[in-house]
Amino acid sequence: MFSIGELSKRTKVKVPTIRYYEEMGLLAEAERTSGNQRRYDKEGLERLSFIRHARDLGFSIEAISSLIELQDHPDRSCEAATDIAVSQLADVRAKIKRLKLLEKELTRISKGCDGHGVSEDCYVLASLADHELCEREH
Amino acid sequence: MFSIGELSKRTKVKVPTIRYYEEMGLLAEAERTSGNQRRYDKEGLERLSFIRHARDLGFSIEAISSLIELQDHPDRSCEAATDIAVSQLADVRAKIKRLKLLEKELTRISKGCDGHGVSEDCYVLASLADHELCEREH
DNA sequence: TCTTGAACCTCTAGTCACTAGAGACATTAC
DNA sequence: GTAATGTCTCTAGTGACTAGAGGTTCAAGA
Repeated sequence: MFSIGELSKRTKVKVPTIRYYEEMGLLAEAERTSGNQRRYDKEGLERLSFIRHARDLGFSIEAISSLIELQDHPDRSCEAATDIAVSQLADVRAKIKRLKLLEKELTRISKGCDGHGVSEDCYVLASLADHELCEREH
Repeated sequence: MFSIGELSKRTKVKVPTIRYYEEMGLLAEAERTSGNQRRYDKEGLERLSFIRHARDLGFSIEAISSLIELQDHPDRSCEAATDIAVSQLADVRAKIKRLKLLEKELTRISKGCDGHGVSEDCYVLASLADHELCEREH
């Protein structure tokens, strides 16, 4: 049994974040010492590692909730789990697509001005003021 | 002179968002009718278009504030403007990089399970539980 | 056993860039 | 004149935390 600070060190999840996850129902309410401090065991560690890994991969708290539901019922179909992963993947791909468009536009805009002039003539400012100067939609 | 609703239509920025920008100091306080409703002119329209375009490109409210500062002082050096654009670009590139790593990992994870089994054997859940199963850092 | 200092507790509020809703007032079209 | 639509301010909610206040508990050393 170890404290929340120890759990934090082992998982690299900050202490207030652990408490937050508990409040959100991702972590079961921890056992307490007589002095009301939380104590964790291996199971708590594993569950928090799961949560952290999923968060690192960009899954929302809500999605993780569903995944944990499934984890707790080993007999259920895992269709929902793959659905969640696939939709997260689609999400990531959509974000990449959009960011690539932004990257192109920002590259173009940044190159348009060397920063040595005055703001009246600045291509960066002109580009922002006038969407027509953009080469494509973003 | 036109109303906030009209401005909203022309710029595709929602009415509460316009009010929010005013509160944040991005838009000057609008003139009012005798009945206290906001009225805008061409200048207001142009400034809001600028803001919207910059937001679309992912600039923060704070960054836009600085850009507007510069716009209002045409004689100043535009170095700060290019700095902001370049740093925004770096930000976008960093995000793309990270998302690409996530994409790879999620693709691998998603492919590992067809969704037809039970959750106990699900590779998606196993992958999330054990970072060691990942091929690279993300 | 006592003391000290670090770690822990709960609670509230702040972050960012909005969005939603309530309840009241203004404008516009007919 | 009336009815419908638009606008006003204000408060609270979103997601996923983070920061801080003010108080309590724990573990280690004297």
